[in-house]
Amino acid sequence: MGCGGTLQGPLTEADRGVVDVHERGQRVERATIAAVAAAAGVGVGTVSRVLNDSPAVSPATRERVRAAITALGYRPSRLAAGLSRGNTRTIAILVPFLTRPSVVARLAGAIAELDAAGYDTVVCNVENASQRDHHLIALTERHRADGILCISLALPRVHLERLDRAEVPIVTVDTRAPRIPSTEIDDFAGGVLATAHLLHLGHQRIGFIGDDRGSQLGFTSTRRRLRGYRQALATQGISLDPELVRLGPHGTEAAESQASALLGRATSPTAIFAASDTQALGVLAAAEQARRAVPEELSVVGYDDIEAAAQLRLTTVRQPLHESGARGARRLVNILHNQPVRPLREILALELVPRSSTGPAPDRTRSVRPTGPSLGMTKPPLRGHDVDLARSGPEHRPARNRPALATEPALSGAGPGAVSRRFAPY
Amino acid sequence: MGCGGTLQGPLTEADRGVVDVHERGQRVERATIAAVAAAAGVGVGTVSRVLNDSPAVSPATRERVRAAITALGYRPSRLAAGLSRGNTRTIAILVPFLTRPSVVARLAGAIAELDAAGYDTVVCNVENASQRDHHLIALTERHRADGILCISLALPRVHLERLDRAEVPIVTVDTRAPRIPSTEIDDFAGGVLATAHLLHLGHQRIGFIGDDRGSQLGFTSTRRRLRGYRQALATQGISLDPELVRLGPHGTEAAESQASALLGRATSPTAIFAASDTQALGVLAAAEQARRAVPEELSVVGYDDIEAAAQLRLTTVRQPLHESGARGARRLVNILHNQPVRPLREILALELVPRSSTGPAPDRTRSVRPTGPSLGMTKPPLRGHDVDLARSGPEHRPARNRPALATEPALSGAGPGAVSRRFAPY
DNA sequence: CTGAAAGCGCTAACAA
DNA sequence: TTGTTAGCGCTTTCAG
Repeated sequence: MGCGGTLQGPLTEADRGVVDVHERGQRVERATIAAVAAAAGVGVGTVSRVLNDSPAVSPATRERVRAAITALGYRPSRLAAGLSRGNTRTIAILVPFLTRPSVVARLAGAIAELDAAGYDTVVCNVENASQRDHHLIALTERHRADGILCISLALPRVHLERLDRAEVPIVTVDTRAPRIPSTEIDDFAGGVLATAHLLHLGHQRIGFIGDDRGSQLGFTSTRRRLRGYRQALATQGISLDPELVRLGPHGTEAAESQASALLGRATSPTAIFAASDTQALGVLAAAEQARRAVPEELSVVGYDDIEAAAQLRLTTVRQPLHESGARGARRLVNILHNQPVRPLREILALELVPRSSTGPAPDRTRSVRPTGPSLGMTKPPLRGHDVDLARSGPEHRPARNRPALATEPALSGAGPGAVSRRFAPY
Repeated sequence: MGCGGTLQGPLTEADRGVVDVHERGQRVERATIAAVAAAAGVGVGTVSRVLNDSPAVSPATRERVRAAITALGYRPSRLAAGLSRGNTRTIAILVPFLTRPSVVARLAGAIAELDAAGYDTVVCNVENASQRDHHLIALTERHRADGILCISLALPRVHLERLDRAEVPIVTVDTRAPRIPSTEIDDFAGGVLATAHLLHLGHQRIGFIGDDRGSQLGFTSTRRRLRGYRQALATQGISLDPELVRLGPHGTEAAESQASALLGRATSPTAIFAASDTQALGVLAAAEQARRAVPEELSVVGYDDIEAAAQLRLTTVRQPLHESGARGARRLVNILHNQPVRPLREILALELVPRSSTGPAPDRTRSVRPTGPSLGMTKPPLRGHDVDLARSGPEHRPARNRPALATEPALSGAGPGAVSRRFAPY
């Protein structure tokens, strides 16, 4: 109002400090910084200073500007500010399989950290290689984000080169690439930790179930955990039986069938180390199906310590999921602030969380299972279920009502997978 | 190179078509559209057309421009384009408790849809009222996103007014607000569905466990499900026993203690309807702890059909989580494209998924539990566990090794909650 | 402490 | 089909 009196030529809308916008079909006008400046009787520079909390504004002026802002319902444009500033204050997070518990946990950690640092977070979900390529290309071909946080996703050389060429700062979490800062988990140590736990309990035949490396997105953590497993066995002078190692697709169901195969062997393992809790759940299901008491007849160790692990009292290797995301995000922010990130690779610690799914190896000299805390047990059996078995003896085990399984009514919407998902707390 | 020959005055960097940027501490120059135009010997308009796939460019020119783009490693600025265009092509998603399985499922659906529509998605996680306010204020005070998708979060009047004033398009999913388009789930019908299922099985005393409405973020779905539960009971002429309804904080553990309280009562329910699968897990845990066989002695119905539900063979009300997010996102996109969104409220259908956690009500005229598919069972008991119990009779149930619970060794990292989380598949 | 003015890099309208 | 030009709304010198 009343501004622009000295301008020549016809007043454009911009001169009036408003801009037309089409939204929801109605024509609305949005105030600009110029309108605020005019309304407050100051220059745009001053308004900008107020907006950015610059101390170099007198309280009186600041107040006047603030009043004008509310009066006009002015909303500064992030885009314009960014363009002027030269950055977006946005970072992109690349996650594989967003819905996996371990992934969301890291994501949540990263978002929290970035939010605190004043960054917007755009989430790119990747479920296959072509989605990965799509996002990586989009992120490098156009300038959308100030940096990228890549979670649990292997970065093929081509993309590394793209990233390099585009000079987009990137940090990885739970995965690594040459010359790229990363926040990692010592999966090798985790593999050792889990396996050593089982060895301590006297297990000699220990199975391993993990992700297939052939998976499109090539997760590498399984490999490292497997290496730790091998190492631990070697330390005890146990030679690795390749038959005991089963790699397949991720997921509870796949792990279940892997485990079933393992348990069906003549010399089946007395313990299984699953490379993730999700897969450990499948192992428990298989044990249930094979009527192996856990931990009396089969010990199970998982990895991650997702919520379900605690609920199912699964012994597992806990990794700091939320924290890993947060740390990775922090490193990226530091890079953007030109602060040093050292060391290049930050390795987070792991912790074994012993719960009730692991116990001493069954005493193979007797055919009767232990009924109490003998054999130096560190964790007595807790289950009513177990008690029943102990009382009634081994001959109790053969499934008397197996036929019921076959005659299970078709469950609406449960599909063919239903029958194989047989473990439950009841 | 070689451009600007007709310009007057000293060449600025902009004239040269490059801009300085400070990244990772090194000084880099980024090509601009002007540089590309010069290199290709065309005008910026043409480059812009190529960038936006305008058909009005001759193949030859297009090729020359493309070549220049790669040669210069040019990356168009999303910010500048957006500023010029007048929109951000970004939408913000507000989610409560990002890590909850039902929430991520919706989020994933929304992100997929938005990605397909060419929108970036910034995720705002909300864990308490002040975070909610923080994000809602930030989203309205500055122009950051073209629209907001609000998932499962109640919008207080103040915020609705802000939103209105700022004229930010918003769509809600799994929650509703006056005059705001929403994609909803018919939770009332879901409540009826679950309860009717139990009534059909002959249950008369049916407990209800759900979120406390007093929760800071005021989720409303529990209330609606509860209303459905009441309605179903009323239809059967069963008067509601308020003692059977327990509302508390969300989460497996809280639900477990609620359920324990229910099961500890003299006249305890024969079935429990939990307002979410997460809470149903707690009910199962409580049943395990109370040594009630599921479903013989206690039937349990959940809600959502998250992955764990299938794994634990939990009977539940399935809602289209992923789809709800996608549909909500689509509606928002339609609004932004000035397409009509009708009806204002879109209601998605539910489906009961019967699994093994529900069965016929125990026959109260006898003290012996059914041992087979009698009483018109639709789902015979499947558990070896159950078989054991059936064979050994009721006197078998008193926990013989309860003391073991008390003497459970302190588990590293398991904390005080460990003892109460006692259900497991083994 | 404040104002003026020069960009930031792109899109779109207009003219050719 | 193509080039030119006028903004988009803000930040940031640089004077004063």
